[in-house]
Amino acid sequence: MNNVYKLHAHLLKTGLHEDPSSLHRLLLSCAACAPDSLSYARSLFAHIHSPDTLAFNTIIRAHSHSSPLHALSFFTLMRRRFVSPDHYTFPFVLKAGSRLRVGFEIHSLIMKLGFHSDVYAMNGLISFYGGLKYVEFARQVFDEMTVKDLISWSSMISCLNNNGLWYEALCLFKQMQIVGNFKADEVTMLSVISAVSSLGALELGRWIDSFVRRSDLKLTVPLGTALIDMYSRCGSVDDFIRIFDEMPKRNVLTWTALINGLAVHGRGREALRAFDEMKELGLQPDDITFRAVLVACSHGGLVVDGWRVFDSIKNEHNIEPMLEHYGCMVDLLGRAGLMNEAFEFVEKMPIRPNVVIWRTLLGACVSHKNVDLAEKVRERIYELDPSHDGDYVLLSNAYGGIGKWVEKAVVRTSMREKRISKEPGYSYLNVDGVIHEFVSGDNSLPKSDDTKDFLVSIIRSLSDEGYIPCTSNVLHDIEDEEKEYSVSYHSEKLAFAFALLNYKDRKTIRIMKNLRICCDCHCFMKHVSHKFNREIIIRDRNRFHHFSDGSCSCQDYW
DNA sequence: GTAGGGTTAG
Repeated sequence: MNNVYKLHAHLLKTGLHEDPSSLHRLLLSCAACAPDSLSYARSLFAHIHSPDTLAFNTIIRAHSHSSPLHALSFFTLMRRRFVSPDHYTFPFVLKAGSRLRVGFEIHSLIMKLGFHSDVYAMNGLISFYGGLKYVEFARQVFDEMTVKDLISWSSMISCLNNNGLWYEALCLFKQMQIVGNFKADEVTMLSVISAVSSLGALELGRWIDSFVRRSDLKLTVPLGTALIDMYSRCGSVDDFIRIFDEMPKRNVLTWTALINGLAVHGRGREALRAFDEMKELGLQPDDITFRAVLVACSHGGLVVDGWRVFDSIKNEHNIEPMLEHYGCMVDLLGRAGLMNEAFEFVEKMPIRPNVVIWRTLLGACVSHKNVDLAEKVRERIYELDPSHDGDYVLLSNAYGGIGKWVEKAVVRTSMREKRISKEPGYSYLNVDGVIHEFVSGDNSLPKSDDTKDFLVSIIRSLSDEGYIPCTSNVLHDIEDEEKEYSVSYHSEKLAFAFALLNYKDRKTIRIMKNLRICCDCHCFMKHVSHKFNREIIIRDRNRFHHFSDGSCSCQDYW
């Protein structure tokens, strides 16, 4: 900013202070500086006698990000002064617009002024609609464009990806290469990689990885970091470590992706080592790094290390711990069975605990069968969010865990009365590029009877080897035999049976599921991994479980 | 002589 002031003073001295191009350059420098330099930019702009399109574009662009209302009023001024917008103007204005109505106005203006076949203006519309989650409108603009460039495709792919339409984003990416014959660049790939990460589809991930390798793209810091995260979410530890090693340059985000990956795969010690190594290199951890390290501690049961890291956030790094960090600590203490310590921690927190914190504690109460505390915690949750399905399920599991079937039934009934339904559990399995979906007790699948029969025979054969179905998580108060029946068909078990029937010689079975794996399925997977000599990798809502030879990477601590 | 559209990775 100092240079801007100096230059301005110089211009005033030399009489060039009304020269449009000098002023314009000053404006540009202002825009590149911190947002608080914007008022200076506005006063500079006021010096320009008759600002042209370029000057308006620059001042609008400067404001579009951090001061959108100013940007829009400059656009209004531009129209009032009959300065004609060019194709750069629209994307800037659209970036500032955050309401659909504004977008519509600009959309019709673009049409009226004859910019309907201008890629710049139309691409701006795609990202505008995409940003407001109006995917249909974005798609319509995209489809109606007669000429598209790489940025049109890229904007549309990112729009689909950002709105949860991951599969559609990947389809469009494929289409881009066939129809459009465009070469994806780094920005495009970041969206594509993000879509694969969300889908957790390893085979697709490997294909994208080799695609990046085959193209002329360099393994830049953002690209490599995105790939690390992708492999970690797709369940391949070896692959994300490989990418990390291959990267010529790394930053805090890269290290955080690595630490987080190790954490969710149950490699807490390695995550801590990576954290130390990162600090030795002089990189400053930030809030997200700390969250990853704390997750590593809580999944690994590293209570002492967790406390040390938590205290260091403030003491060593001068960062005020955030709600999320407190949440990690509650999880850490709760999982470790230090229930009273966890409860005290929540009560003494300097930030008001939210429902997520209490819910974490409730989860710990259930795993440690502490029903008294669970009821107390449930009260707190009830005040904040009375209609969350998961809380009812947790509490009912808490009762089930200690055989209080009457209380369990009461919870179940109140759930029914309030018309709260439990989110159904489902699992995904990829067989030869086709993604199969399984729902608990599912009948819809082709050959589903075969799968079920096979599953029943597996369960029978396991019971000879000491596997006892654990039914405390069954929601209904039903007879024992029925209970067993109900957990028998949990979606991940169906997926496993289906995989055994349909995978020829594959040793590794990868399953994704939406909820947390239950006790019984966890126990089941340990047994079958040994019996059938398979590696089973399950991604649940929170983390990964790698089952092999009768044990799990989480060491039954999850 | 020159600015300027997508997305910002964990």
